[in-house]
Amino acid sequence: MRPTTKDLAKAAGVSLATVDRVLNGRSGVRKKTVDAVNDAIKKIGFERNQLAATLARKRGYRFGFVLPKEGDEFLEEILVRIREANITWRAEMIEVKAIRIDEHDPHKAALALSKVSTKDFDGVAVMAPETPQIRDAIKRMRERDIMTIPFIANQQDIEKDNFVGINNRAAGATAGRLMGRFSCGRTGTVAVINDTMQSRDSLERRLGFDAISNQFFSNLTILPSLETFGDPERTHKIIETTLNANANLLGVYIIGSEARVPLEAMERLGHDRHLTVLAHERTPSTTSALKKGTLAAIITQDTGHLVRSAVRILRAKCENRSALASQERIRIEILIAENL
Amino acid sequence: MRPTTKDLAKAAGVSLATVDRVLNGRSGVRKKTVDAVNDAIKKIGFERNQLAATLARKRGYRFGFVLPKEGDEFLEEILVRIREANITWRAEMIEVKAIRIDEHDPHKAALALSKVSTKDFDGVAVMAPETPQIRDAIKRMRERDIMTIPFIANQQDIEKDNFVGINNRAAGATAGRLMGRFSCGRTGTVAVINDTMQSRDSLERRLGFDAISNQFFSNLTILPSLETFGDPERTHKIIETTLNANANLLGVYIIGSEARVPLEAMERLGHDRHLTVLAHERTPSTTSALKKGTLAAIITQDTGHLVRSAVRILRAKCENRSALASQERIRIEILIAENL
DNA sequence: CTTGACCTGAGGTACGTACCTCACTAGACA
DNA sequence: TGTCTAGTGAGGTACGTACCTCAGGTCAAG
Repeated sequence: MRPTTKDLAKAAGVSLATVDRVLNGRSGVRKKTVDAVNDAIKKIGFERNQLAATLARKRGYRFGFVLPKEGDEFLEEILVRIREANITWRAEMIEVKAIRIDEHDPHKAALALSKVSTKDFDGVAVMAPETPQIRDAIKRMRERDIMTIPFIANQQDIEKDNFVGINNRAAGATAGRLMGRFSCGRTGTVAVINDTMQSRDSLERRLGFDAISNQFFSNLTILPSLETFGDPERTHKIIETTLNANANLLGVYIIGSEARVPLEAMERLGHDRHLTVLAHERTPSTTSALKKGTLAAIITQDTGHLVRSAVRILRAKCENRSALASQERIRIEILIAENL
Repeated sequence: MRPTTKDLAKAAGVSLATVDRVLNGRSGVRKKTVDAVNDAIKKIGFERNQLAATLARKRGYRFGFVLPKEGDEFLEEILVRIREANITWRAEMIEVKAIRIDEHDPHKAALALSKVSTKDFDGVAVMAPETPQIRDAIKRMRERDIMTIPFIANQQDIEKDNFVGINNRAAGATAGRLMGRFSCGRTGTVAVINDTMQSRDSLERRLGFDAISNQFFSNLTILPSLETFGDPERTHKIIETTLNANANLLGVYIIGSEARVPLEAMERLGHDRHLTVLAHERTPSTTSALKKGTLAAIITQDTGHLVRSAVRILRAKCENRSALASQERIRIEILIAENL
């Protein structure tokens, strides 16, 4: 049988009350006694029964997902997974909620984060650009004892091991390799399209893409990144211009996570050019483009896994445990029509 | 607040004891009363608190993984994940264990399965070839009230929706598409290597591979499958023969899940032929071959996900719930050096 | 020596469910 | 009329932990 708090009390030579004080970090215990209890924990291999603990606490955990206010299909995917997570963990008394922030207005965003209170949330996963205001807001949330982890978008200064998301340099490199192999040694240019190159994630993908191209595929010339700023009209225009200006265009790499608009433009303007088009994230648009053949491949991460992983890590942090690393590594997936 | 059994008793106009009898399927309750309780469950939206339930039961669940006695790296991967699963779910009182069977001796295997008792296991995930003896043994386990699901290797007749594993036809098709794209339109032959073509999974992969090749890549001629029967010497010999007999060999598709020996042979005998080699399952051998460039890509399934999914489904079945389908779909993953 | 701050123990209740015993009732049957 | 039985209710204990109160103890400062 697994040792209980009672066994622990006996082993440490203290009362149940003291065990409780130590386990839950309450004050009023001499350092010496704390050590004695901790030694006993190791000695008898005590492990808190989380079932009983959460039952006794009369409430489970509430976690928030800080997400941008604006978004298209990829964001919707995440919202769906958050709804699913509520079903998955209802029996374990875990509730999950989205918190939307205006990512283009760092002040408003920071303000929204400052309103997140211990009363409402035990922890939050933050998907937000890396600005000083956000960084500060995160720091202050932690001071309020709210567990905080970066989500999908990395925040440089935060402990790296808790980041839930992919290595974007590797994701870009993966795209680079696929572009190279699919171009079959032909000589030509490749266009790179993105919402904005301001974000760290985009930069890293571009870096990874360029590194592989330069090293292995000298037949390809990668053009400077084109920024759409999320504007459909502008997107069409720059794609049209690029197609006209590059007769020897072989491929297009859509860096951002919202590929719908660029893909629509590609289907309208470039369907007769037999281009190798690569995009990120599995969404209705990318999926259908893959089936139609507009897209050669999708580089994606599993949104369900992302959300569940964040929840597991937040819970582990709340319970002062460490999560199982191998379960939480988010994989960079390659999708083609056959393995959709 | 969530309704409890007490609320349910009040709503149904019965006592707690009766509610307990109905919820846990005990005898001695009139049909009319059972219906009344079930109606009340729906009406007030009662949902059993699993935390409290497992705590009160004084024991969690014990699940078994029926695996072949013999195996190489892929099997070892699964064993590692089973060990990890024990860590993941220790707090929820779930124990997982491997049960090894001799898959080449259907009688012994069936005998081993017949020894699995309700005392030791609440449910098992079975990875075994589809023979009449095994099918029978599984049927009898179910009669003994042990939850049983097919694992990795599908069993045709068992309810399909509980199968934990990938669609092998799609996996073969994925390999076919990659082989086609990587061959860049060159004309030549492709060899297919496998332990044995006896298993349904191998056949399905081959079918998927052929379908894509025939439809889209008429430049490729797919050779008949070569069977190694797990014998290293034989493997070397048939690979050597194939290499010598096919001057225009473009690629090799290793169908089986244990690719170590064929890969070693390829590295020894075919490293100067610039072949496109594809294999299944992420293992130390395939990973290192991918890094070295011997392999063009790996088509794999996440073993951790497989094991966890099986556990979640078994638990759901024990608790008379349905698992969340979207979480349990095992993905066919493509690995190249960049997204390892 | 007294005071007060700090530490510790004893004992309780509660969480929501499982599982047990016992008593009671209504109706069937002899 | 009495006996039997299936169905039901009342009440309890237990699981392992959290959280509460209160009583008593130690020890240093005054």
